[in-house]
Amino acid sequence: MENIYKPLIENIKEVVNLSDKETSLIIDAFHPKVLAKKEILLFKGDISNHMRFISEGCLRSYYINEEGQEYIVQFGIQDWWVNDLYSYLTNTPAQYFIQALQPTTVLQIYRDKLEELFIQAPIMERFFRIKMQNAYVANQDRTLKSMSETAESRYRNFIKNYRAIEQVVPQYMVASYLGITPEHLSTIRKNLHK
Amino acid sequence: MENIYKPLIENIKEVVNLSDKETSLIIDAFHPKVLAKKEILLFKGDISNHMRFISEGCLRSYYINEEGQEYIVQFGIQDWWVNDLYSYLTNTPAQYFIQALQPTTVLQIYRDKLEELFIQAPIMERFFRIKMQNAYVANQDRTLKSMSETAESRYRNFIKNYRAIEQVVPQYMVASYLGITPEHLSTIRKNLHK
DNA sequence: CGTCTATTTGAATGTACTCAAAAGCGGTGG
DNA sequence: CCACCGCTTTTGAGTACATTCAAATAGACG
Repeated sequence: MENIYKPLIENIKEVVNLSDKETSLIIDAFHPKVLAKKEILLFKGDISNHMRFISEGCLRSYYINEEGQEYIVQFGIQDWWVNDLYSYLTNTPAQYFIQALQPTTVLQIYRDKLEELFIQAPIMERFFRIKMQNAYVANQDRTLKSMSETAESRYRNFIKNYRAIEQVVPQYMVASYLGITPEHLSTIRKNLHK
Repeated sequence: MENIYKPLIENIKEVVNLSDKETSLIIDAFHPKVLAKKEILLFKGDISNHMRFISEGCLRSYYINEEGQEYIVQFGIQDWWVNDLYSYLTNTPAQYFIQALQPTTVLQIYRDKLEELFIQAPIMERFFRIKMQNAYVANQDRTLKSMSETAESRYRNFIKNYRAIEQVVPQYMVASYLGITPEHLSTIRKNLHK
């Protein structure tokens, strides 16, 4: 197995069992794409035609509203799946950008190829269902907390749960992810240090 | 087909094709449960052992934090799937309550039975994957908007998208769903009427 | 070293909250 | 049929949390 596929296969095997046959089908179906820092993987308006797994590096997906303000939807580091799912699933123009924050390698599978894979290796249908469920739960939790907790509390949770991310992304992006201004995050940090 | 199953079968057929065989397998697997107004379907701390489809009526799922404050996670009316997914998926105690806001009929399938159904009718695996994906996207959108939009804008969207719900649930619950106080929602409404 | 970008600081403002009280509304019993 | 009770919604005053804007400081990188 090529080394670059190791995180992907391990990520899938955490959820479902894979035969050697299925493993090699998967490896054949996913293709690597290397991104430079700041390179944009998906533009708003393009149709997202791939499911994407981060083999190495760091990405963000973000949204720009009518007034030009950026909102970070999701960060992703090694072992995360990142996509504009709505675009992927409905074949419509993406709402979000996806950009590399570090030199990054993703493994991508084209939509039609994935549908094929679901037939050849039906266990993958199960894998993606479970992944979706977990993502959904995590996101619901985020919604709840974004409404019920103060910014300080959300920041505390962020550094507790995503230390690896906090260490590689600039602070103003963390602020954007938390839904607050960089200035406010700065004062929160000042208060925490006391 | 018993009439009560009609919304369920139609809901599934919107997403995947069903043979007569599969249809009858589904009907055999789901069981109705009738709830009185205010009756609680799932208690925090219990394990959610069923997937649930609302055949008729209205439910809410809500969360109570350490300080005793209630936060509404989701409303559901006819044709909606409602659950504490984390509990269901991981066999752990529920974080949320689920309660009937109206006399309600749900169709439930027990976890083991659903796993069986996935084997007998694999198309259902696909159905739930797609449902999860859509739910995920809707929820991500909600997170984004709860952070990027003012309460007034969120309320406007709520009445635009969920008029049917707004008309049957008390206003203070809408406030809870939007993450604001009932008093604040009241003043927002006053301003809108001008 | 200089330039560009990110972070911090502070003042003024705005959005939403808390608390308290009044008004509205629906159902029930006399 | 009306009066009362309990619950929901409205109103208002004072407060807290977070934002905007402006400017100063700190860091990264060529």
